[in-house]
Amino acid sequence: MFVDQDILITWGAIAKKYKKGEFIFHESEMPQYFHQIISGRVKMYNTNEDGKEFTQAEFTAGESFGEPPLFIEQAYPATAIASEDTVILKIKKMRFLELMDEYPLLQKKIIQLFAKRIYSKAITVREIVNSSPESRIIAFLISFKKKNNKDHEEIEIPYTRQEIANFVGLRVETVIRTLHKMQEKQTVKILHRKLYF
Amino acid sequence: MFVDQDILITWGAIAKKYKKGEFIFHESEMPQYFHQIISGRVKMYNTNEDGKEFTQAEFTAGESFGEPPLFIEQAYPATAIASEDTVILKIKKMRFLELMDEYPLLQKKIIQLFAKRIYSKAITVREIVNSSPESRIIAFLISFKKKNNKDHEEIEIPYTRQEIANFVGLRVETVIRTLHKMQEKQTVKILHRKLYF
DNA sequence: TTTAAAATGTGATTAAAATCATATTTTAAA
DNA sequence: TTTAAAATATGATTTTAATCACATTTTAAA
Repeated sequence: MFVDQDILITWGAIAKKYKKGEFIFHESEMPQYFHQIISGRVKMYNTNEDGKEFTQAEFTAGESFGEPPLFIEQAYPATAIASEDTVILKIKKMRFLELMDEYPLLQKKIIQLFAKRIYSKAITVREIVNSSPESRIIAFLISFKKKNNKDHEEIEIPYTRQEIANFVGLRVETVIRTLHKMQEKQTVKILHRKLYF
Repeated sequence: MFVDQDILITWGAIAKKYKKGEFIFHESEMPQYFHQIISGRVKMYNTNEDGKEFTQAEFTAGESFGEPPLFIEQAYPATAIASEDTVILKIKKMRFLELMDEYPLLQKKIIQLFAKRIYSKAITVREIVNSSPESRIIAFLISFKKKNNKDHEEIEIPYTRQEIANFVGLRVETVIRTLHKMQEKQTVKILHRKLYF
């Protein structure tokens, strides 16, 4: 968890429910709030002219999202949507910035949070620009396991082929075909269409 | 400038000269120092198996680089090289972290710095994943002008076709051909092979 | 100043992923 | 429980940037 929920509430945050599929904010919009997830799941993504989607990141309970534009007077570079029914603590931008000023520990925390984000984005671009579909998928699977502290065990990947495609910037068909090849090479397991890695 | 040079020196930083083409650090290496450029230019990049290069970012006088891994005990995700003769102030990681603790204003500054980085990386991935060569090149040119506060005037772009290709993840030939098309459409100007936008 | 290396340019060919079309299976909603 | 929508699957075709090969021009180094 980034900010303690009680502190957020004391400072004026309110919880808001979002139904699955509801938007939290849109690309190009100026940020008004700091958001932290109580429960559920949020996806930040972009869509291009042809409707192709790219998933920038996904956030779950305890995580905050969409903070960078709060600090630099910028519009959101992507849209946030509830991937499932989600409850979010929201606090006004100014109140949040005041809160940050009050708690030096929070500043340290957000520096680390941002450092991780920059790091992971750097890895993502590197893989997308320089690698084959297979490497891109593997890099995604590895980072997903790492994020969930399941580094060293085989887990079921809770994403559809389409979702994976959106994360790595490929088309569904390409992901399906690549996963089949990877299964043959034993890089991944597929049982009853479910993916294990 | 990120950190005042006198402060850095007071805290034990030393200036080091790098010849053009000299490495400052390598991908996968654990960070030992905080780096800030006094003069010159530094490129951070990745190379894939086939030798194709991707430029993650470029930094000039007054800018620091390679800071995120200092905060998260991670190896560098890319290699840093001097693009020209460069002088860099270096200070030991621990001393830098102590310095950060001492100056709350520095913490605020690095939060903003990181916020900008995240923002710009998000834009970069979005463009690379979702756009045509032309859009990728335009996005790069726009962000270059913005970084140099030349938003609203036409400037000479100080990069070779190859360098642009490395920034946007395309091949030189593709960049050359795309720039020609863009010239016909008057999106860019090319005079004596120099590019204006 | 010469000369080698780097950068630009261009045509031809190839490769790889996107696209299109359509079938089947699974999942979730009415 | 039925039914519609979403997800998976697969073959055929197309598109587009990469690759290859090589010529010319510019730049920088000896």
